Amino acid sequence: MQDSTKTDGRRHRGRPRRISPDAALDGALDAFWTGGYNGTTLDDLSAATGMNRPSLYATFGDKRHLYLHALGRFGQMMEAAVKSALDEAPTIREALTRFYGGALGVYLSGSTEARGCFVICTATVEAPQEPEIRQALQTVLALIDALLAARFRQAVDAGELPADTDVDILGALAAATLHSLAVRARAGTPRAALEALVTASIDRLLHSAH
Amino acid sequence: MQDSTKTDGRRHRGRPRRISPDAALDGALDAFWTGGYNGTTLDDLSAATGMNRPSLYATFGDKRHLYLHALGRFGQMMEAAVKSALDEAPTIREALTRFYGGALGVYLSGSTEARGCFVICTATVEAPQEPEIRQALQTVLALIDALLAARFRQAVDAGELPADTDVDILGALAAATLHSLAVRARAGTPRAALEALVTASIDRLLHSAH
DNA sequence: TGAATTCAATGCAAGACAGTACAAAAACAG
DNA sequence: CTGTTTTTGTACTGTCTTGCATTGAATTCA
Repeated sequence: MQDSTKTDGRRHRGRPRRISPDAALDGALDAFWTGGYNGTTLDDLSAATGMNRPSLYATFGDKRHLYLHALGRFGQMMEAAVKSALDEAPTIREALTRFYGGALGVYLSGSTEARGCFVICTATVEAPQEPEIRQALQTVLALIDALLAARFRQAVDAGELPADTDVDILGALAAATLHSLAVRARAGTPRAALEALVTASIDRLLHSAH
Repeated sequence: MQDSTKTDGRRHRGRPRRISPDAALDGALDAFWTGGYNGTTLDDLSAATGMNRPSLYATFGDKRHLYLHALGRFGQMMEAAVKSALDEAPTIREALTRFYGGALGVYLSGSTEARGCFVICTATVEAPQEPEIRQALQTVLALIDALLAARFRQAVDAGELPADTDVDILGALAAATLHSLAVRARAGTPRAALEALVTASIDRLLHSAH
């Protein structure tokens, strides 16, 4: 990270930035989200961020690095949202309900009506030819699995699930439904159908619950 | 379709094609599969198909139409493979095992080591901005759901599953695992982990089976 | 006020890309 | 052998895209 990404209150010397790097990154994330990596031009990014191209280069590096920054930012936001959804719920069922509900809120809103998941729907294309992007994708997938597995572990400890439950595989299964929601949302599947899938998925995951 | 795509034995008038449109389409599908729509140039396509650009235009139209043709071809091949996997198995468990096994065979082989699913991993990116591609994606997803639901219906009729089983939602759940496999394979997840997910998914789907 | 520092904005150069024009080649028909 | 038809192959054009150079603007420090 550079000095230029500092957000503390310290005064800087020269001309002040017109927009903060964080705000610009949000805009770039949004643009990449709808257009994908190759489908988003630097002009698009310049318009979405409010920065002109030289400022983008000075702040984030080239287009590839800007996309990687966006991936990182998405990962952070996703982790925070998932943690709060999972941890603040009293029961495992409620936790999963909030988890999927939050995901649908993200997948079905935004500049375009149906956007799906940023990382699942845009990083997958570049994965074969861009090792760094593939690695970031793998990291995000593993993070979701791990967060879900940890919550299932918590439910086992609380006596909500049988003691011999394989929480890792249960986490992967719960994530599978999320992946499907991500793809289907972007394909334009209506909300009601997605919610039906969520309900059924939770029932299947917890069929052995008390 | 044009006359030029005919594959019957009738003699044509002018200079014969160096390679058949079908073979060219296979090559284009492979190229798009690894590079995505925007990441694959006409030079790539020309190399992958063996046709030079003017022949590609004369045969398939512009790049977008060539991609749509590739989507259609993938859909046909997928439908045939899924039908044979599901229909030729005596039990629903065996049917699902062959279904996922066939999918993994496709997802983990090819010019690149881990390619995932063509339609899930490349059509999703273009979906928001290309209605025709989004529609094709939706069609393929619905087809998978329907084929699985039909096989579950068959299992219900055979007494393998309870009579009150919601075969549509069960089909959607089974498809969700497939979508996850498609994404994870492209992210580089090793085969063993994917097979574990398959096994667990089948067990969950059939937990109420006899 | 003046020097130093940092950012903004216009614009440019090199290359990639999609799509096409045109002529040569390879078959058939008479 | 000559003309017709269809495809091939080369080369071209205009446009888009990336990345950067350069100049001007806004702010802080002395």
